[in-house]
Amino acid sequence: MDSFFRYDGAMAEQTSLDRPGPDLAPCCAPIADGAMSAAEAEVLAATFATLADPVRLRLLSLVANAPDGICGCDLTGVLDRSQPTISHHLKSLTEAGLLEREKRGRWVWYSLRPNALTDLAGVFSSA
Amino acid sequence: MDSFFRYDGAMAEQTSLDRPGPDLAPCCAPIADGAMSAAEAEVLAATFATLADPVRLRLLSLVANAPDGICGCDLTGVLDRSQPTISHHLKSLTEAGLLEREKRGRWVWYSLRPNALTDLAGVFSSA
DNA sequence: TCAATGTATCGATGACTGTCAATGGATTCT
DNA sequence: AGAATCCATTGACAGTCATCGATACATTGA
Repeated sequence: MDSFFRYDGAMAEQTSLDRPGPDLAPCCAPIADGAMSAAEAEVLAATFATLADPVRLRLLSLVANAPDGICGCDLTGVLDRSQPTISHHLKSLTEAGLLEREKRGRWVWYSLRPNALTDLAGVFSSA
Repeated sequence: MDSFFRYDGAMAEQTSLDRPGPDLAPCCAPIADGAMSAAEAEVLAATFATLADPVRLRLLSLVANAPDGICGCDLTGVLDRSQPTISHHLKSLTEAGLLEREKRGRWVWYSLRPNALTDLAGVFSSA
């Protein structure tokens, strides 16, 4: 799962040999670069829904500011939310392709997915 | 309503003579540019919540691709939603500072707020 | 083996929101 | 004035989601 955020026409043509999942659907031409299709809008909206929560945004920010990643144990307890809630949000961020997850013994290490932020920035900059 | 995306401390001090709404609060340093405060996260999350709907995204896209703005009457009927629903979404986009609204006789003209997209892009690009 | 610790899942609940039909207000044209 | 058109508001409803306590799973260390 590496190519989060790539446009492939109208969900079309070239078979997805390089695209592991079905979740990497038509996405994401710049907003100001032609009218958006319904399918494109669905995918983008789902991504923004992930960002539309203050706790998730702060978690993303905390991970993004930890160059070598950060232990999940350092993320529970700092945002005034229960451990299940933090775990739930980290799962959302990971499934949205924003974070990467690595299990290390008893701990889980989170890091920013390499192109996550720049891909998102591209949605707002005209081609 | 011009200063969408401006940081004003902790939502504070200066009374809102120039700010019709409470929605233009502390915002928006790049995500990867230091840990995000709770107040900042609230504002950013509200903005992303506005973007987290497929119909609103397509409306935004339609307006963004109309350099001279577009009549509201040209936005109802193209997205398979009722007129009240479209009106409701356009209000959300406007109150979020993404669109500008101008009444022209019987019609309402919508246009992209000048720096809306670039301001959003800035959230994802490191300083 | 047993205790301790980090993490995930489950079930429930309160709050929010996208949607529509119905209606009302405002403007233009005849 | 009256009809027609564009737009906003209201009220209601169904679906979604953030949250928590309780609990289960996995790993490490004694």
